[in-house]
Amino acid sequence: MRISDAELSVMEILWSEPGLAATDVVARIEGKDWSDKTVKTLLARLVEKGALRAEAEGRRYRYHPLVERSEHRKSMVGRLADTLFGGKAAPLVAHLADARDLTDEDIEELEDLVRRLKDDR
Amino acid sequence: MRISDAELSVMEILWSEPGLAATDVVARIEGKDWSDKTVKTLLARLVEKGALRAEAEGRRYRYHPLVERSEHRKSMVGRLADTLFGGKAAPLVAHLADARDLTDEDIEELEDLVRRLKDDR
DNA sequence: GGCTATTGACTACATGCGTAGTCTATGGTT
DNA sequence: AACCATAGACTACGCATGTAGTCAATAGCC
Repeated sequence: MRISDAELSVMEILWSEPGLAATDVVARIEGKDWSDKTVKTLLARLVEKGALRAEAEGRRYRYHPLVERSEHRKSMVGRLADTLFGGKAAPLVAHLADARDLTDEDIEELEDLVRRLKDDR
Repeated sequence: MRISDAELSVMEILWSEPGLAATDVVARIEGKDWSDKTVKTLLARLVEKGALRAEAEGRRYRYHPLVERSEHRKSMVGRLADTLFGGKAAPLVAHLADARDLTDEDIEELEDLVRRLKDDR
């Protein structure tokens, strides 16, 4: 299952506020100049794909994510690692460092993370 | 400019051996059960997109990458960081750790990398 | 009770992508 | 010289995606 870029904007909204109706989702879209029809189409497609569940309430639906944000992120990152870096983590991170200048804070977080990874074994 | 999954397979071959002709690229494709036509189409599209340069040689072409592998990787990683993690590195890496069980070696490389990032400032 | 606004259902349509087929010219072989 | 294999050019076609329009039912207001 595959969530497209446009669909992702919708998912993000529902991940942070599950159970919204279509109109509410439309109202919360930012940055995109989308017609409500567009958002409805995206919702419909996401339901079709099994990424959302549409809970009927009167003459409308409330939408709930069926895939977790974290799962989705994980699978995206994993896919990228596989297609571009033969599944190896370090080169990916190296390119990341190159792509987005890391702040001191980022680096500290990375340090912590690596420490935890080590301890965790 | 956007390199698709199928196109990437072709790019990888030309990144490792720039200057190949179509037939050679076809010969080097692994894992995909593609007709030579398919590969030719991909080559043509990549030239159109400006990802490859086609150098005429007699009645055929030799293909050379115009985008660097490293640049491409960087932009892909950057895009992922942006779309999924608000540009933040650490959560991306955390999900990576979760998605692909890191080997001891991976973790060591990460350690080195972080050390270098720190020193580098 | 009738009209209107709203909701979902269905349809649309261009572009990109994965995958390939046909057509044409031409270089090499006999 | 005739022929065949091959290279590239152009065409095809179904599915996903981004983006939206039309239609029909219905809930609520006057």
